[in-house]
Amino acid sequence: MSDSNLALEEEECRRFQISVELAGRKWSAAILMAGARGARRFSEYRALVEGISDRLLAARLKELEQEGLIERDVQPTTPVSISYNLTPSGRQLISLLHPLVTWSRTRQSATTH
Amino acid sequence: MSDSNLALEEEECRRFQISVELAGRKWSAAILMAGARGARRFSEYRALVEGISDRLLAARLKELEQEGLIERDVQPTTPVSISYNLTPSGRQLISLLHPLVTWSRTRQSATTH
DNA sequence: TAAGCTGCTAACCATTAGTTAGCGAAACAG
DNA sequence: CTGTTTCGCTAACTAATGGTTAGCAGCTTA
Repeated sequence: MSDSNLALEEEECRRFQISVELAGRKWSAAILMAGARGARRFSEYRALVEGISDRLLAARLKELEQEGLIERDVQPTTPVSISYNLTPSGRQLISLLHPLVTWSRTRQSATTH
Repeated sequence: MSDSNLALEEEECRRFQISVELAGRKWSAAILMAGARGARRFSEYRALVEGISDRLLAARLKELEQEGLIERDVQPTTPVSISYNLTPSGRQLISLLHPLVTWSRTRQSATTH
């Protein structure tokens, strides 16, 4: 088995798989991008992530919060306003995924649909 | 809206989202990793990607082939042997995702489950 | 008064994932 | 010659996830 620079051990493969599948769950990447683009409030995310429904947005925000990629702050104003912010870990994740932007551009010309 | 270095335009956001969700589909990353680790035959992938079923492996290989990340070669031996190889594009994708290995390590200490 | 925004949740159907079984043809073991 | 195994799949079915629509309480705005 060759390709030594791309090969990982079992344990690392598992963690790698888990991470990619976390980021790649439907809407997750788009939500994190929205956070990076400045979204804070629920409705700002809904506006930036086009096509997502309230239900899925609420579900993903909760999930990303549990994973420590987003944090939920409740401001005790009247009425309360809730803001969702990227954590350093979440911010780092999208910056690591950023190279895929270029990759996706090169791919368009190569694909047949 | 700040975070200029992480922000993208609409169009690029869409492509970014599509790419991450492609790579992040269940088993996709693990299959590409298996290819990078040297798997060629169907059964080699099945052995390296632990937990996957025949059905899903067949489905993902077909899908990744359509996306131009893997190519399927039929050797006219008796019986025919089929080999699945990463394309340059597929190889580039996993190498771009590689930084997530380190990221996933730092995350373990920060998460609460 | 009516209408709308905010951040959700409930109820429901559609799509995707996961499990188990089996298939034809060839190789291999007895 | 007769099992049994391997290879690369597919069919049939259940479980999990995703998507759609509606609505809610508490406020603001017209």
